[in-house]
Amino acid sequence: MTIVSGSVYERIYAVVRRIPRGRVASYGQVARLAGLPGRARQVGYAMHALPAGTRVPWHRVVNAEGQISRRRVPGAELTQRMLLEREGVRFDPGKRIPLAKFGWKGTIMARA
DNA sequence: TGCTTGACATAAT
DNA sequence: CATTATGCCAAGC
Repeated sequence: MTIVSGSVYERIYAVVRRIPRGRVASYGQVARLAGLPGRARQVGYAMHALPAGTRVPWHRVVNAEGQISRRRVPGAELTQRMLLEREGVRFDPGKRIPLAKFGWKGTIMARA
């Protein structure tokens, strides 16, 4: 039997939900915090599978360079950027986010 | 049932 | 810095 509980995506969503407002996390980091090291692609896939009106702050998830990943739907990147700016996240010239400042310090934490 | 695609990451060249 | 190659795994066809 499987060791995990629930689905893999649920874990990913749980981690994404923990991202504080005004902070961003990379796909790889989310995957790692979700206990799925190296499975960053699944994180992206999970985001894509998110239903409309979800409470998961998917917009706080960016790639390792702090840039918004290219999506299938053009213009959607701007939406994500708008949501982030609305939370106080600033973009550097080149559309990059200084992870040194806005990068979420996601600790795996031994569940306090 | 098996191959292809994909909101990625990291290393090598 | 750009491009290529490889690993990873779920969903779609």
